[in-house]
Amino acid sequence: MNEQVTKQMISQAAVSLFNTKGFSGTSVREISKKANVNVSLISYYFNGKQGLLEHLMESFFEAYVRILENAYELSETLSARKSIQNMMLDLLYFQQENSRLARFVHRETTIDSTLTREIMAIYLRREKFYWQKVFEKGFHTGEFKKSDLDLTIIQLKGMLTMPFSNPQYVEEIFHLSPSEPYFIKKYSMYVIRWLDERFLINREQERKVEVG
Amino acid sequence: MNEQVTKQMISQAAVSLFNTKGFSGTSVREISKKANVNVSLISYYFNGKQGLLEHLMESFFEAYVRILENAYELSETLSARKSIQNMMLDLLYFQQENSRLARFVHRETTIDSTLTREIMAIYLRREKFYWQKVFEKGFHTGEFKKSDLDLTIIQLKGMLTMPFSNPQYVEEIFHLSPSEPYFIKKYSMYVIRWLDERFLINREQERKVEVG
Amino acid sequence: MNEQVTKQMISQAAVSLFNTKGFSGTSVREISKKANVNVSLISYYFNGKQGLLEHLMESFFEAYVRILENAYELSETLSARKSIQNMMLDLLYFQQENSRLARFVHRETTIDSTLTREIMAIYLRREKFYWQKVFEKGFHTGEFKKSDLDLTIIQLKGMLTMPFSNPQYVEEIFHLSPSEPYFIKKYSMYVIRWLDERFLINREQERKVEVG
Amino acid sequence: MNEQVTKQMISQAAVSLFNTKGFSGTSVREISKKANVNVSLISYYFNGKQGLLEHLMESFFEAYVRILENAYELSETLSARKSIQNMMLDLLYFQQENSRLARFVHRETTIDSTLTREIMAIYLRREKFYWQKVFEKGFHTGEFKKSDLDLTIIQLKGMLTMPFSNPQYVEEIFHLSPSEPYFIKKYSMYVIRWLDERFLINREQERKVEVG
DNA sequence: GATGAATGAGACTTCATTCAT
DNA sequence: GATGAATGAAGTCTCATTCAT
Repeated sequence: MNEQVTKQMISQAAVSLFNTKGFSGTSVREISKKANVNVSLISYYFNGKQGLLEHLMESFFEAYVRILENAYELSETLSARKSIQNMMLDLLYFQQENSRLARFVHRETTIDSTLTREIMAIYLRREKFYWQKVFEKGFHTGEFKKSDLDLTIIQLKGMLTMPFSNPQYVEEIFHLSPSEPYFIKKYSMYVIRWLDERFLINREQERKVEVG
Repeated sequence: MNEQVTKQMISQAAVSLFNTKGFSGTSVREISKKANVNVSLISYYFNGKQGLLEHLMESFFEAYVRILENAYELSETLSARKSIQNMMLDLLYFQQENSRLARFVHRETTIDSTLTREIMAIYLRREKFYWQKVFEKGFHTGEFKKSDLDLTIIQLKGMLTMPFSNPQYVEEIFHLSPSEPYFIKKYSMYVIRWLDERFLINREQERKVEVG
Repeated sequence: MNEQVTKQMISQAAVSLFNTKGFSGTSVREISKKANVNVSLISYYFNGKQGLLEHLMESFFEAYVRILENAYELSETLSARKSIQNMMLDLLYFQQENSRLARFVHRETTIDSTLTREIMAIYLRREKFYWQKVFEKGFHTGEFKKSDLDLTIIQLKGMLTMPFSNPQYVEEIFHLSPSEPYFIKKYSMYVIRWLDERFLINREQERKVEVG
Repeated sequence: MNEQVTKQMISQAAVSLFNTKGFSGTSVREISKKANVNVSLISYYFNGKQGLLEHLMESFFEAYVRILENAYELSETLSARKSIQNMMLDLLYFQQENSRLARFVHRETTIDSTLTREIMAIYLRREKFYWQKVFEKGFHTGEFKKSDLDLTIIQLKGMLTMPFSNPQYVEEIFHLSPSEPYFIKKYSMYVIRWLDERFLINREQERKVEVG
């Protein structure tokens, strides 16, 4: 079997099981069984179970931050509002497509381990950087009214995370599963409205522009 | 040693370790060592490690829901806005006082296990019930403008959870640890402002009343 | 609670559980629970679990041998045939009345332990002694024809033991449970017939005597 | 080391220890030590201690019933008497060769567990089937006189089991160990004589035929 | 490159017994 | 006499990893 294919199958099986049973609650044997692959290959390819964990988390955050990066690079010709909407939408779609990985990663980030601290230091700082940049651009151009940015970012981050870390909760209350395509349509509209209420200086005007 | 004291010490040690290393990542031996107690007593008092987990989670949610319940019962003579503020504040303080347990419980709720599903079915439905009641009272009296309630509850829940499930993240961005006393003062003001923007019909008037 | 009553209840519970799950397979906690008695009392009254075992086995064999003894003492005025019948019947009834203890004891005797060897040395030699005595009386008086006595005793012992050590097997084949009253009636007739075929010199004559 | 060899060594050590100390009274550590094998391999190969028990019991009864089966298949050209003798002799030799396993299995069959009930349902019914068939053939051909078959089977079963379940007892009384080669020669002659007394219509005639 | 038997550590739990009350 | 909390040893099993093939 191809090396890349084997690694892929291990990753997929691992994500699925970590999502359901947690990292420590999953054994490499289970993973290898689900991946239809010899147990030893996990040590061989990923340098042990811990290595597999690191690989998965880094993959996730690498892609996560790249999405922000890409959206940010395209933001020069756009309004701050539109940029933020793009970043947010891209992240929602990305997490929906990788929902099991996302759930697992968000849970793991919650643990106070060395790995988590490294992840925080590397990726979450960069995440904050991009959000801050686009918001500040909005402030600078007069598009946004000044406001408490830090707390807003926290709130925004919560909104981007919650549906994927607690899909059961959202489903229970909202009667719509975060993994269904329609979910993001409705959810993102809500988030955008919240952002508009929170930041737009001339809300009426902006709405017209948007509709027009 | 007193039985209650022993159980208390086991619980405390467990919370501390589960918080740091996760449930499966913690061994009963570590717990017993930290609690300065014989290993067997964990099985003896809590019916095994799993029993200890269930005990902790149920304790947390029992108290969590009771707080909502109490605040709700006192809400008859209050405005909807004031009721919501009380519920929110009480929950923030409760979680701050039990921050390690809160973090652990929020993480565990993220796993798709039988226990989690039972918790969701029992406690989170009741939580939603109380939020809904007070918001609906606000709608009914004309205090609040009608709005998408489900998504608001999700957003509110996210705001009440995030600082305690991801304290590192919040600290990194906000430069204020959720466990510090001052945190809740500042954080709750932000949440209240958001709720007011979101729901109050006559914001100016209400502010005056509050100040007066 | 009376001391004798307590010991009785512990013994009964122990017999019941040992019968079902074996000695090593039963914990003192189970016994104490079933006997509705504090765990410590088992150590207190019987000097530990092992002491309880010894007590039960010795009780059984003490009574078992006493039955043979009593029947033997009454045998002076009886024919050898009648004596053997009495001994056999008394043992069958005794084991039926103490069927759970009997089953357990027969199983335990099968293990090659110090206790078992002691039991063998003390009680089973005495058992053999009584059988031998009455059979030899039959030989001596000319009532019985000479035959291979040792193997007969083994066969007889097997017949006296089998229904109580393997009640399920007997029930499966014979469609009559060894614990039902009717069982011994039918079973003893079979054993007597076998013994008569095996030993009686003038079978017809003896039968008449019996009936008359 | 070869897988088959490893399993063999575990089985042998287990049989030896179970025989001496009983199933529950033996720890897997002891087994692994005696087998000179890592403890984990017991779970690895036999799916735990319970699995090892089931494997041993099934192996025994599988072979036990196959012996009856084989002898039964060869019985078409033989007299019923000769067939029964063959079956009996084969079983005696089989148990002598596997005396420790036999003792342990007979003891375990005495416990009222799920496993025992399954064994009874599967194997002991088949055993009875074969005995019944050959006896009924004897009745049908007029070779045997009619008699109470069920109780005879119980008695026969007792005779085939007793020397191996209670070797100490037999040795004590008979002064000949069931494991010595000479034992079966003498014991089987006794059993055959008993069967002949019990069933043969024309004993003298048959004896001549046999000798001739 | 791939296998799977084997390892040894460590997991959780249960056990019989003790001892202060 | 009776209790039950506490103990420490020992039980079985699972784990991630290694290594000879």
